[in-house]
Amino acid sequence: MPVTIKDIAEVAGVTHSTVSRALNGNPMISEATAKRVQRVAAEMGYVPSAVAQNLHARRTKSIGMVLTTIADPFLAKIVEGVEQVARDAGYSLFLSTSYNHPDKEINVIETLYRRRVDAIIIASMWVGSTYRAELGRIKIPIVLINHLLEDDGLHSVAVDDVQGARLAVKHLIDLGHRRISFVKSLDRPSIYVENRIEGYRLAYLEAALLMDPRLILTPEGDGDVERGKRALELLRETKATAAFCYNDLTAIGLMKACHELGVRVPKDLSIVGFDDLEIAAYVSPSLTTIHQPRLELGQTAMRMALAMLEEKAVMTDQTMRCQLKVRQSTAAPGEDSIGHG
Amino acid sequence: MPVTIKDIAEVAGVTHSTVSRALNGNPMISEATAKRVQRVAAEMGYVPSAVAQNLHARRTKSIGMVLTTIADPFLAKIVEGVEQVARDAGYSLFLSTSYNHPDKEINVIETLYRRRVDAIIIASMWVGSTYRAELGRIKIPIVLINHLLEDDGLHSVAVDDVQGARLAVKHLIDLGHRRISFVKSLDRPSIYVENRIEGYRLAYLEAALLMDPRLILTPEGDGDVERGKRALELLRETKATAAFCYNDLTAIGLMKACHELGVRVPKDLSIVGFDDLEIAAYVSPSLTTIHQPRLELGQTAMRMALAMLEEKAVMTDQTMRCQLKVRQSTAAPGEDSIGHG
DNA sequence: TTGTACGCGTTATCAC
DNA sequence: GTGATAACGCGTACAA
Repeated sequence: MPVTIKDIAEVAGVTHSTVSRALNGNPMISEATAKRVQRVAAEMGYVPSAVAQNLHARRTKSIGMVLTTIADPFLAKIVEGVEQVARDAGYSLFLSTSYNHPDKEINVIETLYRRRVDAIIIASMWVGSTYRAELGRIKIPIVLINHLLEDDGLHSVAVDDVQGARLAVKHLIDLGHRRISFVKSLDRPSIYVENRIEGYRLAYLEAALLMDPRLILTPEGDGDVERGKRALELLRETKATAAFCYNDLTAIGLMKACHELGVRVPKDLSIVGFDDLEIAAYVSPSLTTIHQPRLELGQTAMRMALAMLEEKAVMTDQTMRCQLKVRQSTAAPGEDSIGHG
Repeated sequence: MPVTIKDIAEVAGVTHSTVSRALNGNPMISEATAKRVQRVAAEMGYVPSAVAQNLHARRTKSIGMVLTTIADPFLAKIVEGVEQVARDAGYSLFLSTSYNHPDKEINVIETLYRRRVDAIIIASMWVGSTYRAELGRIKIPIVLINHLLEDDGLHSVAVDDVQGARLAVKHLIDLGHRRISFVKSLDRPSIYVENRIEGYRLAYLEAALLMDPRLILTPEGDGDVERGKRALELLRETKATAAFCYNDLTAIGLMKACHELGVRVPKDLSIVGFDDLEIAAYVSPSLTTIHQPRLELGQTAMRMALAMLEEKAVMTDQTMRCQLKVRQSTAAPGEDSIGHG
């Protein structure tokens, strides 16, 4: 059993309220008893119970975070951002995973609420679509990250997918590519994919180029990397000289298939990813990609939650811009692109 | 303010104790009032306060986990393992990061204890060395993951680094390599590095080969990948035909340098990593490496914590075996290895 | 300056 | 069956 202020009171020969005061630096107390109580407390190895304090204060100084899985490098960086500003503000982080299962997700959220976290940050893609009504019961601040559903009164911070995709495709067009394939990767709400296709479309439009719907590829397979690999055979039929992949993992899968089948990157095929995971810089050739400010995404979400907790001006939904990272996987189309082979 | 059982009691026209009974399926209550109370509770959107329940029960059904950073793919998988069995047992996870800072780390642990988590799992490398004494004050189960200090009465689950390293070097020797370099990467307690060198030594010993200390390289640089890159210049002078790297990130850095400088892997140089991160399978060529059962590491640690909580037989420290994953980055030494150039 | 008493939201042990 | 009442550990208004 942990030591309580009552235990200390007994030893120090005072009441528990005196102990409480001494330990909380209350000025209305004699220097002598304060010192004595503090010494006794230290000797007994007293550590206050946040549970009791929380009950009294009606807040827990903790934030609940729900994500699909922790082992996703994309989410990990977001969590890091949340954790940083949470810690600085004196909050701890309760982590829960939903494994992309809507039932589990609402379940997880309820558990967090039951634990009386002060706010909830959700970085799980399917939220809202299935159980928006249930969220109404939760009477604490909720912030959604990269949650692209229609406005539903929930606060959110997201990245501008359309702008990011446009940047990627513009880069390829500027390099001289005219047949640029978009490699989808499903397993996620279609709105995400659609936004990037929209960016793709806009870039084509700006360049006054005609978009060929046959360039939109949808490889089948298990997981982003696998689908990226499968994309290569589809690509061969399109005469594309460049591929813009849904995300870095898809791009890396595609690069791997290229390596195995002797397709040279970027000489035969330029490849662009999306996300800018750490790995993107490490593969060979390093991957040109769209940088998502993941750390900032997490930080901003947490700051938003803090603002709501402090009843500050209700920030409107934030959307952050992406950035193009040019590396080695893109170049001007060569004479011997697979599109010409 | 969340709805309390008192609020429900008022509406239902009973006392709060009756509400408690109705909601907890206590049989000593009339069918009628039970139903009525439950209906009222549901209508009012009641969610019990775990804080109050915890105070009464003197346990929180939560586990504290401390790690250096969440954005480390190695740790992420461990966290996933912990989270899985924690959730199945009805526990939530409190996550804290220490950024490898001893002061912060003891601080973080105290915070967790203050929150009265039922047990603490530590996957941070420097623990214990600096503040073992302080840990004595914490009177709850503590499990250390991959913490390789001398026995200090703390429970731990770790991977057998010596065996893993031996496996890696044996593989290279079996392929015909005779000059195998070990690429260190510092930034971590030397015991980790030493264990792998010990495995390296054992493999040489078994093969009745003489070990050349000049083959042990210590590249300088910031981060594993960077050090791996820097290792190539050092390697050139050693006439090594293969490199066993401290971990996958170091190996990937080395591979990247090879790619940039035209050293062919595995034709000119065989490379083996350690960890088996997801990326290892995705780089080109895919990386031969030592698999650490990271998910199981986390699961086992959590099971150990559960066992201690249930006062079951105090499991002794567990050490888990590594496994060799042969991929494309290793092959028999070629005539044109850089060691012969 | 210190002690007494009460509340935070639940569960549990008494009576009635 | 149901209602008081105490207890969990802490903070605090009020009384002394």
